[in-house]
Amino acid sequence: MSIFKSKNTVSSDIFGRLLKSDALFIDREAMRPTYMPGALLHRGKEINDLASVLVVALRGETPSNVFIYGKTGTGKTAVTKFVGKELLKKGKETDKNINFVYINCEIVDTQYRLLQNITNHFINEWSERIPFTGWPTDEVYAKLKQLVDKDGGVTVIILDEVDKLKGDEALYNLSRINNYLEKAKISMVGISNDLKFTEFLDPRVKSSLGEENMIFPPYDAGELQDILKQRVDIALKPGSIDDDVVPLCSALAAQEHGDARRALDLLRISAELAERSESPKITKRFVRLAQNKIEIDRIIEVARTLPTQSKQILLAILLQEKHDNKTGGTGVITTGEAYEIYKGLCKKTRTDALTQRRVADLISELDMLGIITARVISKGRYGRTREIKMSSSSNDIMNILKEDEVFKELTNYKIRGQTRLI
DNA sequence: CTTCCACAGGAAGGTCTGGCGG
DNA sequence: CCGCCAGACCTTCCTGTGGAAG
Repeated sequence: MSIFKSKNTVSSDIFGRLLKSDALFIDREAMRPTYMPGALLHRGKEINDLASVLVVALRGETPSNVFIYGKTGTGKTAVTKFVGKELLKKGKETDKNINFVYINCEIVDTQYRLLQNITNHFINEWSERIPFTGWPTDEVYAKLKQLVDKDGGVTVIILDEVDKLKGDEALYNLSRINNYLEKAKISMVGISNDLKFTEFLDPRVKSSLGEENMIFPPYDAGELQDILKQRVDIALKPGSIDDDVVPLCSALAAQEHGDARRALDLLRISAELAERSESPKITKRFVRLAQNKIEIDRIIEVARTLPTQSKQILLAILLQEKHDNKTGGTGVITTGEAYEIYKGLCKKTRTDALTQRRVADLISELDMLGIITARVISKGRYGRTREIKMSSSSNDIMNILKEDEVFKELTNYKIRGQTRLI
């Protein structure tokens, strides 16, 4: 008790103050990507197409299997979940036995776990559920058949991110399950953002999964605007956003690939940044900041997961930049220079140095990831090389690199005779 | 104009890991 | 369990090249 009693009451009502600053939001959840709005805008055709395939379920027949393809943020998951919800609702109204199973194959990625998940959908008693491991796969399969048939209804299984599923055995078995069922019917909806995915499938699975194919086109800037406006009305208090913010977010996301998730992220982070700086309004300035923040977060994440050798090369480039900042240098470095510094680092950390050829390839990789910019230039008589510089946020990346075990004992390093502290 | 630097970047082959069918 | 093969990761060796210097 006593430890919570502070001697000098520094600040009495910190949360009160922070709460009061919540002047922008009404319903924060509406800006999250998982939020399901009441109406899905600009996907009327897609909803209709999918519904017209699945509608036969309401007549007790087996719907065709569907394969849905579309880039990220084109509403694939939202549309399928929405149609599924409506299907269940109609099923209840008309007293038809319909099951709707949604599975994300990125999380449930093996045949066993897939079967386990689907089967458990038909088991209400917790104690009777299929365990995570232990049963032979075909026993789970048999149990599924038995339960589904007992249930006797039409089951629609959604396999989101179906390309993440390891092996196509699971798909093959599932696609054949109808042959072994007495009364019940099963159909599948596969969702993927990888169009090439089906090329690698067993042709039998391919033809059965792709009885119907649907392609979700990206949203254009205007459509994204409508989607954002819809969320803004729910999420934000009136007058807390400038008129040009939504068009800007939409335009930026449309430039990418018409990714609605991206547009929403941009808007949400803009709002959060505005809130944090206690601004009464979300303005274009915050969108720019949000865009920057998203990019930096991405780069930091990439840097963190880089292989050690790439980190070491990155560190070499960073050290040169830091050195240049002190001495007023250009901050750019050639492949050869970077390689020399890198070799020195390798000696210090007692790791084997790669060849320059390999390092050059890794540098192009870092360039493609957007961590550095490297362009080929010719210095005439003095050769042809790549000019490398950090693209941004060197300090953040430096901090990430410091976390790595390999650099722990590396506290200083000499660059051209000068000791550089890391 | 030619020369020539300091690499770029292609080709081919080696090594190692991990999955897969028998 | 073993052999096989694909693919990631590297090395070695190589030819090609933009443009300042001569």
